[in-house]
Amino acid sequence: MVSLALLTDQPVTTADKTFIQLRQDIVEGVIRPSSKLSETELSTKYAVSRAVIREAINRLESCHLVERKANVGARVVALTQDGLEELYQVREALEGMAARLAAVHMTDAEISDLKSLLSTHFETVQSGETYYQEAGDLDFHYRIILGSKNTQLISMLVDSLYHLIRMYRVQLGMAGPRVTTAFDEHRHIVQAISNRDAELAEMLMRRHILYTKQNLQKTLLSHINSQMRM
Amino acid sequence: MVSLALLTDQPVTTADKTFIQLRQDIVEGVIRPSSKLSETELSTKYAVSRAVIREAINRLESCHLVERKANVGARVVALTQDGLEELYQVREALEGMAARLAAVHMTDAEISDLKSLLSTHFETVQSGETYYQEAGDLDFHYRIILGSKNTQLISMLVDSLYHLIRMYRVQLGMAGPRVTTAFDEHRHIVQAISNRDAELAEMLMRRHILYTKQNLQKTLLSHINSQMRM
DNA sequence: ACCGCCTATATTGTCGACAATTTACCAATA
DNA sequence: TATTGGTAAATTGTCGACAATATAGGCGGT
Repeated sequence: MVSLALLTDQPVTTADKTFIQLRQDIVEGVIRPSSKLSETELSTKYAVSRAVIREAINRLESCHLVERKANVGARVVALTQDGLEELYQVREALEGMAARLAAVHMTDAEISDLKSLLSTHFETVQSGETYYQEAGDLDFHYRIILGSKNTQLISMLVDSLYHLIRMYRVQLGMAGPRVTTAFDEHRHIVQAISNRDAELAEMLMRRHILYTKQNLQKTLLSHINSQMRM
Repeated sequence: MVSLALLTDQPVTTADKTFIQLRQDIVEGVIRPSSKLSETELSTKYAVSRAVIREAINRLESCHLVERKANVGARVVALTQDGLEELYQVREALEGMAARLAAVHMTDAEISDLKSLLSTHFETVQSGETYYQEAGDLDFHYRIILGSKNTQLISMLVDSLYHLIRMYRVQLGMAGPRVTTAFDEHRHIVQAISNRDAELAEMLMRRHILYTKQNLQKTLLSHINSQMRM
């Protein structure tokens, strides 16, 4: 199976590595939401100069993972219901569009690959591993996004939106009962793309993401409630 | 009339100013498309340190105005037909969505302001000033974008997409005969928003942007042709 | 006791110098 | 002549130090 390394061209400079490391730590919650990012502290912790930390933080700001104020500093974004709602509204529109374009622009070979990826997932699901959700689901969505062949769209989804999406998913501990039903949704989307039915592909993708949003919203709600009790 | 200063919170650091200056020079073509950005050269030209130039270039990369390669440097993006097509496909989807959300979320006061802005434009058009296109049109679109009340969407359109859109428009010397018909389109969009007809608002906005794209594509084509002859 | 001001501290912003990498040029050889 | 190898120049990447700004704490006044 082709890994995600196709997308993230490997880092060359130390600023690249630091950025990727920081990004991972934020997405996985090692660096907590809403916490402050001290440049000096991070530079000692990651054993690099403040200049590379600054560049890394700048890039984190581009993915909407941190917010910055001049002469004050940067904070990790908070995970809120409003934020989730806004994020998924945009995701639905953009990824729906990606599915529509993919139905037109993906090559037969790419569609064939997508189908075999789906079979792999099917076996994974049957064997009962929840591993599916994290890597497998992303791989599926990435292929359709890339299949749109629109670089602006790809950049927006992959560079600006998806890291934040992953942050919500990872920190809310997504595993849950949605796995099998999500698999069926994926299957129908691939079928629509294979039939070159652009309109249907968009509609199914939008609905799929809508379901995902509702699932996340419920989880976030109970997440916040459990925090309130403590 | 409220100016665009509402959006672009004024710069505080020299990096802010340098970024805005560079951005303007790129959008207006003072720095040519596809030209290389030498850090040392720019630092002497704008009389600032290389560090602030680097930060400015990083931000320019975030707006998709320059492309960067590690250990090589940054180049201003090229203006191509494919790029225009991709850009406007995304713009149509996002700004259509903005119009739909604006029909739901704009306050009556904001809609009232929008209507009065439209009357101002009407007078401007009647007096025969082509000034309308550049500032006035942007103001109109910005208000609807902000009216969506979705910060992710606003950020994507304002920070990531619009500078590139302006670059195409400015450098293709948009003035043209589309002014009056565009005004009518604006009027209908406002009417739909005022009626809280979200579906119609989206449809009209998408069509409006589609027309704009076709207009730009024609201009770009003749633009490229005239360059070929030289 | 509370409010405002002022100083001290910590943090971010900016700078110039050095290191690492790429690019251009030139020479040597097949 | 084309190609390959190496060296030199130029450019980007990284660093530590200094300047400017914001924050926190204490002091004095009311």
